[in-house]
Amino acid sequence: MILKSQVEWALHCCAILAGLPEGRYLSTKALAEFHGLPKEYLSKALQSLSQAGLVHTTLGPSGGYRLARPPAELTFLEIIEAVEGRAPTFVCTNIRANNPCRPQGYCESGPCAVARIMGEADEAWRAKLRSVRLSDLVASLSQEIPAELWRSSFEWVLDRAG
Amino acid sequence: MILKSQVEWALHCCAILAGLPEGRYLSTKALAEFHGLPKEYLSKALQSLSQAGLVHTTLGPSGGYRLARPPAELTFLEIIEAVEGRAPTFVCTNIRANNPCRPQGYCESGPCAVARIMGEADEAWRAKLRSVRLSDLVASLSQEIPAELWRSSFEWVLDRAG
DNA sequence: GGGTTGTTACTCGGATACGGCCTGTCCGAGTAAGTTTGG
DNA sequence: CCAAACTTACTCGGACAGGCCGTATCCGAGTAACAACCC
Repeated sequence: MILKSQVEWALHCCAILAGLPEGRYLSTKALAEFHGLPKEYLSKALQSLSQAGLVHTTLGPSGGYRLARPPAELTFLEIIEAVEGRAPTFVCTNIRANNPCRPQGYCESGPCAVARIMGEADEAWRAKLRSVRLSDLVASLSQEIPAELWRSSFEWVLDRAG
Repeated sequence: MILKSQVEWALHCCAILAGLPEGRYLSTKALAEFHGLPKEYLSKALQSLSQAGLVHTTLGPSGGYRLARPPAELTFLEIIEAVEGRAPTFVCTNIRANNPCRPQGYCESGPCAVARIMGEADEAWRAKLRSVRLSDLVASLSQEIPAELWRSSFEWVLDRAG
């Protein structure tokens, strides 16, 4: 059980987009080159974000992406679920129904104990991700990255925006 | 990101094994037929449990599996990790290293903020699973399953043990 | 009758096959900004 | 000088290929309990 690499890409791209000046857009090409990623494939991840309504997009030159909401109103979970999907990590195939001793027509209601516990663990994971906002990530990043590198990186990427 | 079906199978099988009388073993065949699962493939899940040291096995007739420890000393996490592997759900490919503005030879130490947050979420999931013991599952199951079905199921499966 | 041999039933591990999903690439359609052209 | 047409650069969506992994099956090797056999 492993998250697809697009999740990592989407999170890093959102961190960049969070620092974008109002009204400007960042192209897939700029984001791909900055992170050293295949442009065409990264585009798929950004499309997922767009489809989920987390980013806005504009066509034409100087087009690209920008966040649809301020970073403080975007959670990790939203970004991850946009790319990875909202399916629970554990799917119960209800194998208890195959019990040969089960009385005819007997139908247990609700999820079994196994599914319930796995669901709680899944929810613990999601709750943690829901509690972290994109603005928290930006705050962490700007703490652990030298101010000089932070500034020059933004210049570099803004240079490639229209 | 979805857990393999073997995880569900292993958990249900462990629940059955937890009620096994001392000194007896349960064969793959009995467990497979009881749950309506392909015997050969279920065997792979049980082999994983065996390799992780969670169950003991005996060859020959009346052979099979039994728990290596009492159910109160077996956690959900151990069972799941035995089948699913211990790899973290999020792998950081360290794409920050591709930043074109990164000074030559500059090497950031430790995981980046994204990896750290994802790691914390992963740990929240594991902590929940670590807190649930196999004996807790058995207690839940015996509450939600009619006593009669519980008893007859055990008779059925013990009938198929040597 | 006791020890030896053979049979049976099981686990274990490897080999193999198939399908689906993740990864990655390519290309055409549509759109918006800037440039050129024509009146 | 202004408006229309053209070019450019980007997003979007679909199509497609390759590879890995989960699912599933089959089979041979090894082992332990039991049955049969022989001295």
